[in-house]
Amino acid sequence: MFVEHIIKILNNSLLDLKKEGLKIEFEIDNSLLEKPQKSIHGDYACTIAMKFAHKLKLKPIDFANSIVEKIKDDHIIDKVWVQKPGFINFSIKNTALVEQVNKIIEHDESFGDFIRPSKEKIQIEFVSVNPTGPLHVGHARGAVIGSTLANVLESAGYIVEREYYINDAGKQIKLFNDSLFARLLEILGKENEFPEDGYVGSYVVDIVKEFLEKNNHVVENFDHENIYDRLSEFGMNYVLDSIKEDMKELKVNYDVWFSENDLYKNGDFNEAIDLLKNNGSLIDLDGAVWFKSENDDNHKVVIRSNGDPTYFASDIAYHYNKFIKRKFNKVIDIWGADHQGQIPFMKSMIEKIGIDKDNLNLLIYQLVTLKRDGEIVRISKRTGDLITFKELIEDVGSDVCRFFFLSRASESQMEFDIDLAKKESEDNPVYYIQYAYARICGILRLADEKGIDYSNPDLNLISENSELDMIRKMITLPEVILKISETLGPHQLTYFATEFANSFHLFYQNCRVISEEDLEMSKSRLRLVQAAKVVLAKYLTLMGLNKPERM
RNA sequence: GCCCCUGUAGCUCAGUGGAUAGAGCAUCUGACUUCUAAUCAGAGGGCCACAGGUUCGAAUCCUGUCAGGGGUGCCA
Repeated sequence: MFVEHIIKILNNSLLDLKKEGLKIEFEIDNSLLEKPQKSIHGDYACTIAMKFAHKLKLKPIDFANSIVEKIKDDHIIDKVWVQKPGFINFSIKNTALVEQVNKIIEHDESFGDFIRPSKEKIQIEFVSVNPTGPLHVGHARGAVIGSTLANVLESAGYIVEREYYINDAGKQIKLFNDSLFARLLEILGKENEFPEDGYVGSYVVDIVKEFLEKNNHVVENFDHENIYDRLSEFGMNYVLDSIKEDMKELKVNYDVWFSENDLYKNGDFNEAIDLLKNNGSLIDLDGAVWFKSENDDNHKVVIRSNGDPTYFASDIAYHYNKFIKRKFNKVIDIWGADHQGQIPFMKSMIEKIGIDKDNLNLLIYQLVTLKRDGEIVRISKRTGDLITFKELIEDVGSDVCRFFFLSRASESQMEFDIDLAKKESEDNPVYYIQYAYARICGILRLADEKGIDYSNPDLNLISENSELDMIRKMITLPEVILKISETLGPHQLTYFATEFANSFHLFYQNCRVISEEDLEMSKSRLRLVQAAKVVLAKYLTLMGLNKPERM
């Protein structure tokens, strides 16, 4: 890649200056090389002169000039020049750019992928909603961020495992089961008491009705305990199936569905608690067991005075399992902002089980507020007032939905206006990108019909600005993947993909690809279009979007 | 009270120390006898919430203020 090449050239230059007596104790790396916003500033720019000139008691511009003087002619660099405060600007030779077209096509689907010898294992856990009801639109955000980030990390060379944590233990699920049972008794005309704060959504009744349909005989041999357990199991599976179905619709795949209950069955819970007990991280207070805070009295309950473990207790066992048992090098948990208060406890707990806290990344996304008929809708699963995931996907489609959630940074709060989303789904920017893809397919289809062989054309015929600019955009894909894998900000994909689509549409406007008059040029441009298809396909795949061949 | 996130064009949002702050939508002007006009070109539109500070250089980092959202120990 050009970046590495330029860094090498610059470091060689520094080495020469060092030999001449300059006291240089630094090297140039990625962070000192940037892409200028304006093309008049070249393809790459180095800022080292401005950052380090003062250490050598030189003016930035003089230091920059002395670096540039040492740079020799090169097969990739077209021009090097120094500008204003001390930027060192580089432009790439057209011949070098054009060569990239073949490389992209050779890599095909793997273009942009990195190979990491370290084989780091990353687990990414997202959504993980209580299986007590259908997913709503807010959950779609976490699903889209998580699944896309997983795709990018995989491309960046990590071994990635996508996981859904099923909270099938604890208070909420008990409450849900109680709600189910109360509804069952109600339907059967038996005496019942609906639990306080129970789940009143109509889907609860639907589940019970379906349970009754499939288990006609329960009425005859009514055995309280037995029926309660069977109904609970039925309810859980019912909800889980609907979650799985929703995820499939939104193109979200999981490798593992992990049950919270297993942590208690397989001994992880006891092991983790023992570990913390033994190293003095837990204290007894008021009959409960607490995770000790080191700085203040802000301790956190792990085991309630009635003996029940809290959700945090499960989280301790769960992360013990992730790091110690399953040996993930890094773990990314994607949480809604309503859980953000847990971060300090999680970080501190990770250290206590003997893991570097930087290996746990808690990615928080701000909550989605819903708007319908111009009014903010409060979403609550318990009261049943919700707009479901399913409803949303049926209305606007998975592509629009994914793109919408993906195009905002996770730390920005968003207002989801249902009416607006439905109305504007037709001129959603996602179609801009897909349309470019469809156009590419159209061109290649025509070339095939005409029987044109463009497998080995003269790429040096490519010389128009819109052609070369498109290549420049193509080769940024690996940089984009690397950047996102570092910043964990998958929203960047939408912007770079749009920018690339724009460069294609511009090219399309300016350059006729298939023309009877100039067959050689046609072949070169077809090859270019083929490379564009590879890049666009990669963007669409990473984002989990469809690749329509016609629109 | 304390902690976290946010405040950038009329609207929705990018821009995690670089050059004249960008995109989509909306508004206005121009381009279809075409490999798909779901496109392209151009115009207008900004005290980057406010006030200080850090440095060659700040929308970006630090401090304070204001505004919106979230959290705040036996819920998850």
